[in-house]
Amino acid sequence: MKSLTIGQLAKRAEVGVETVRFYERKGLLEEPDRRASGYRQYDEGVVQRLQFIRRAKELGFTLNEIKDLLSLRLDPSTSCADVKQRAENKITDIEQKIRTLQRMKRALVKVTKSCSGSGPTTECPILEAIEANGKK
Amino acid sequence: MKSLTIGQLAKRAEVGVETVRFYERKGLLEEPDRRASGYRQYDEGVVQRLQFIRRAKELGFTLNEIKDLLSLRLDPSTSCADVKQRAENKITDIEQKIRTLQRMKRALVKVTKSCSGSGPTTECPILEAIEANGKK
DNA sequence: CTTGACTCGGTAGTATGGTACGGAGTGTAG
DNA sequence: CTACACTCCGTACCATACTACCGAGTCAAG
Repeated sequence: MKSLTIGQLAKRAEVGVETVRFYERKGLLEEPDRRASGYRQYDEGVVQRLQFIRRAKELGFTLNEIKDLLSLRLDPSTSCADVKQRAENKITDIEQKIRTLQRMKRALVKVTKSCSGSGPTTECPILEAIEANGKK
Repeated sequence: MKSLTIGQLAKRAEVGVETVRFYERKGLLEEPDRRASGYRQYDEGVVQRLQFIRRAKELGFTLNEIKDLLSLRLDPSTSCADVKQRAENKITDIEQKIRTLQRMKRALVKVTKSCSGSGPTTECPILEAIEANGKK
């Protein structure tokens, strides 16, 4: 047994059938062979490819970036350095996002500490801080 | 001069005209009075409201959450504690996001360090790590 | 041979936060 | 009075990653 239906593939890779077809439309999976009936038939390797996609997503890559990674993998004119560069860029992206979130958190903690938690919203120091804040 | 057109409002609040109408549709701005011609007319207070929205966005609140904050502000039956609770929940959300990003970053740094940056993609340790990784 | 599960393709909807477009009417400066 | 900028409304579109739905065809077990 070497050939999987889309449902079997989806189950093995722990994704939805619709997701497989979606990835195909997006170019992350190449168009598979078809039976006479038009049913897609996949070989086992596609399970690995779907797992690659899932792990790359866990690392923070978008589907478009993953598409690039997948084509880099096949293109003999690109080197490992290209892949490394993409990974480093992604680290930079992530660091930027972390910094933004930390800034938000600090600001929120600051406004929250000003609030005793009692009294009406008309005198809420948090809301007042949001209104008055940011005069840079 | 107490009444602003949508364009004047947008300029003062440093947002686009379309954004003002979008916020109105979303319920973040109440429907303003109209001239006989149908033109919206705003008073100065709406500039503050738009700035409130902008600052709350900077703190990480979504438009729906901001809509809630804005209505809390007017509802005398809610207390400052409700607002504080929302701010604390948002801090928790943000901390969670930061942790997720830090996990991604650690994993990326790890795979990146395994790569010397030379050689073809067919032997790239980063790609191999993504393929093989995550066998939990 | 029937029945039920699976698959087909295309389209539409979800959430998020807007931006763009187009034809018609309006407001105002020169 | 004529330009030209501004505004109206509705709808469609951008990116992101899916999910749902449809009628029709197919596959496999019993």
